[in-house]
Amino acid sequence: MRSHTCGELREENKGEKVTLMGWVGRQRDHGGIIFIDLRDRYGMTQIVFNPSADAVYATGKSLRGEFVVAVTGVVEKRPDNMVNDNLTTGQIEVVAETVEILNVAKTPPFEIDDNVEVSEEIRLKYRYLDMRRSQMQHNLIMRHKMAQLTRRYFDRNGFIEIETPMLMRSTPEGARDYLVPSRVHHGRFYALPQSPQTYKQLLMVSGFDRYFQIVKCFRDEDLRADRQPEFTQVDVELSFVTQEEVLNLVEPLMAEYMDQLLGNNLELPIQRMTFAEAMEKYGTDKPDLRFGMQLVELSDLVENCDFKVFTDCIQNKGAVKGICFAGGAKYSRKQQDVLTAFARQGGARGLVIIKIAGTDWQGNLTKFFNSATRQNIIERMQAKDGDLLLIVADQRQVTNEALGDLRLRIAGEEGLQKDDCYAFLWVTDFPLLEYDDEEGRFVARHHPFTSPKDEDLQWLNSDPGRVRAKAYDLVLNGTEIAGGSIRIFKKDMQQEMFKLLNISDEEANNKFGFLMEAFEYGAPPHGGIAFGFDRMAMLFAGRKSIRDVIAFPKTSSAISLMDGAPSAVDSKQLQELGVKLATE
RNA sequence: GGAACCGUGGUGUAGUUUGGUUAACACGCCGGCCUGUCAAGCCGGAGAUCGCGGGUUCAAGUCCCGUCGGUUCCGCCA
Repeated sequence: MRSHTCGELREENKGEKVTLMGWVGRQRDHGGIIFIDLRDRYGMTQIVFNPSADAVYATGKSLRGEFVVAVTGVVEKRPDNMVNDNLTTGQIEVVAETVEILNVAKTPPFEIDDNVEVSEEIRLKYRYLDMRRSQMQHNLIMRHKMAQLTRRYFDRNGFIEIETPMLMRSTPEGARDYLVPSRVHHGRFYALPQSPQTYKQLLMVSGFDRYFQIVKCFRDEDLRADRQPEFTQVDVELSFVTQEEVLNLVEPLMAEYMDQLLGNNLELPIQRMTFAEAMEKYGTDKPDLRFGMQLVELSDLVENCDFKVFTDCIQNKGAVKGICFAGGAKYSRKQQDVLTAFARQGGARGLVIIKIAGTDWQGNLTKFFNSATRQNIIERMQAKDGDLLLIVADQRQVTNEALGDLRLRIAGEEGLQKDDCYAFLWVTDFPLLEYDDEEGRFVARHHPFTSPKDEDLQWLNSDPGRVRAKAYDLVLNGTEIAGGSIRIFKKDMQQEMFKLLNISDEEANNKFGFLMEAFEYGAPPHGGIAFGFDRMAMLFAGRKSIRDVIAFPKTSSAISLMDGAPSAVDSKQLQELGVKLATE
């Protein structure tokens, strides 16, 4: 049908007779000569209609935005001063000889143009039009390249891609499951996978010692800018590996993404940090390393000062720490109050703000600290004239998290998080368990199949909260983009873990019996990792929401504005499934 | 489950603080003029019961209550 796409003609094609097909973009009608931009996903080509060509000129004049047309004509080099350098085809234009209108189009609800702002609500309702815009085309093409690169990478490294079921058993731990009622077995339900975790472990038992899959996962939890109820993971599992080997497998893949998608060089190895260090220095388990402003320990320096808030805190085994906000003295009293309110909102009892003027502190807090203490603090925090010291005194975890949040907030306000900067980081040695106040028991921080660190096994029963896991996260610019662990592969250890999690033998057997039984038939040691594919695509495309890299995303209330999912269903359908709606 | 911000022609916004005559601007759309534009230019026109429901008032886009929808955040997300 077409001889070329709208993005491929160049000066060398001069004189060729071509047929292009695409959508009518902007039209520039000069009364005599008419130009139209013919668009497809490859680019844009200018079509020229000359008044001397009667028949085709009339058709050209009748064209409207988003009509689908086939244009046949001759490629001509544009006059020298008419070349458009913003267009890859800007050297040439096609002089129309015949035009066929393949389909007419209503005036679209918004212009198909990256420069026109459209609310996300309208974009999602007319997603098929939104995706005609070059920004979305670029995002989805990049996502495609990522997927292909990923497949090639794992294939080259001996991995087998194996599909696992979408209809599986509901599991007790973790996120809320999406449930699918069984028609054949009334009262029973499948769950959509939160991840193929158990399947990939079983594949290891089967001997597929290097497995990967680009796979949809489902979690029925509330949404965020970087969270959709259905999302894509690159799921990876290996047998006979150490944590070190998993990390080393992932790093060159990240370097390839950076190189092939962005043309950036990623220096390997990727920096590493333990969970404990991340919390102490950045107040979060996913530090954004695009900027500094580390948390600084001050407890030892203020132990004997006259400021009761600090000394009381230390006596209660809390921590006094601070961050240095370079140039922060420019903040008004009002802005400072907002920071204080923000810290309180994050759970801190308060926020101490000290202005540095010249080489000393300024303000009425100065009197509680002798000169030596003030200088020691300035020195340790590397504070300069015009800086602001933000100090929190509270329980250590509260102090860390409050300062970590403040650090991010200030970075946001000051524009320290550059979009074109890519700071990767491994965070390792996560706690195995976390105490859940609501449930009154320990829960797995990663998942219940994560192996404890060998040297911490001694505390498994006496001090479970102290046990670290063979678990690791990959962080990019403050966003977790991958997480994994070395797994438990022995039945008795897995049983012990369930016991720690307060899952009864009966429940464990009922829900995970198949896995534990499999472990009895020669399960190899194994471990793996899973990548948040949408999040990576979002970061590489420089977008703020994963909706921009998903073709048909849901809104923040988990609705599809285009097709109206979820919807009510016929009572006949419910009847077949043996499902009755509860009524209030 | 909670909080904040937002909802005004097809699109994006102004107007809401302080209620008052015909709801303004840009883009788009339609028509006219125009033979080298490329976000073409110039002239003209159509197009909005201000998300929905209720209330206060002589009078509501504007104030109050409720509701629906969008976005962001907290909780949640092994």
